[in-house]
Amino acid sequence: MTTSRPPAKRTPPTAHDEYRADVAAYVAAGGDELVQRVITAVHGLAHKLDQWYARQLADLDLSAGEWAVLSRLARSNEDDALTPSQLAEATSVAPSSMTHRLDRMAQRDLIARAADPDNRTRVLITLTDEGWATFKAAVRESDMVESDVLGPLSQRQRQNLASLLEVLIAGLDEAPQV
Amino acid sequence: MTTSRPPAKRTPPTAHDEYRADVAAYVAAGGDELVQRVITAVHGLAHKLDQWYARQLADLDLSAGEWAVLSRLARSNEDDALTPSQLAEATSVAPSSMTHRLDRMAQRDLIARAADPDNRTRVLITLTDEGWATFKAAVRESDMVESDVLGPLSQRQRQNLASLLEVLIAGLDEAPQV
DNA sequence: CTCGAATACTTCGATATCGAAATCTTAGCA
DNA sequence: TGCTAAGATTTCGATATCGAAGTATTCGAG
Repeated sequence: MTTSRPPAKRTPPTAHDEYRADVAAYVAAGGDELVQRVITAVHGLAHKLDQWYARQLADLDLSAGEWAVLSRLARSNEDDALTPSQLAEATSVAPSSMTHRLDRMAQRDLIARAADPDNRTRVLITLTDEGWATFKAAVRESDMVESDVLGPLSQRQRQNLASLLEVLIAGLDEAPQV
Repeated sequence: MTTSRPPAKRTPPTAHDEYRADVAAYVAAGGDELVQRVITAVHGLAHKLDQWYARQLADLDLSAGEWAVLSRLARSNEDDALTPSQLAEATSVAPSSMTHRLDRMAQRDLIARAADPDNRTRVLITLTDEGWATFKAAVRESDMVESDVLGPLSQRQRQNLASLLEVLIAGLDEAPQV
């Protein structure tokens, strides 16, 4: 009964409906159809996944930004630590925001600050044991959701999809954009 | 060479490097490799596109959130208008945030508020001519970036990619998640 | 060795977002 | 009709983020 009369309330539009409507609007506004189908689908998937992550991460009392920090640290903690600036750059946030985010994470003992012995203007951030455990827990939970999303595709199709996407990822480097 | 010393500064890691490092970390933490390749690539692409959009939209003095409102309105303005709540839901933001966002957009004459004649608790939001023009300008600019990103793929590959992604989008509706 | 520019992080003031409470309107039931 | 519950928007207080300015350290030229 929101706007039109008959059974308006009874069909909360599906993700697929939304997707097609978006594509139609972009094409009507002058976008290339095939391009818009691919791009809109990528965004739609990413957005839906982000919503699910947010819910999963809430169980661990993590925001998306905190998860990004954990994730970035987890993949380079082996030998060299990262600085707040590098983390800010990697997670697309202002350096000043990273200061506060790290404050909170340090308080919860997820990460540790340490002075760089070679350069005292730098601060090195490392994952604590607690941070590592939290990272792994989050990956395990997320992998379940992600596997569900890919459920409709066969192994062969997944392989095919991964290959196509990887071509695009590689292409991002070629064109340093504008 | 990502971590060793000699020419460390001279190789700002490429998007592809980052992608592979991320996948490796997730797999090491227990994720399925093929799943992580697809999901990480989707996120990487979406994130990179978002960065470019942000820059393009800045030319039009639009934030990502404002663009989302414009975009959502543009694809349903034909017959029925939307309420602030619906826009909040559609753009993943709290209703109270939408109030302020609409305030700003109305002040810039991008959208207009109107009382719903049928139900005075509701407010209907419509796109002004200015709002429409801004929407179309943004689509035109974005389409250029997006076409560049898809540049490395043939028409046939794009078709293939779109089909695979659409299977996943359709699948989102089947599993109403958790 | 000393000075000035560059680098890295933090502090500060302003703005955007959130969740909860407040206000107003509509819908259902006696 | 009158009353209560539900719905929609806005207001309010708290928190997160941003850009700019501030502080401390390092590097390089003279």
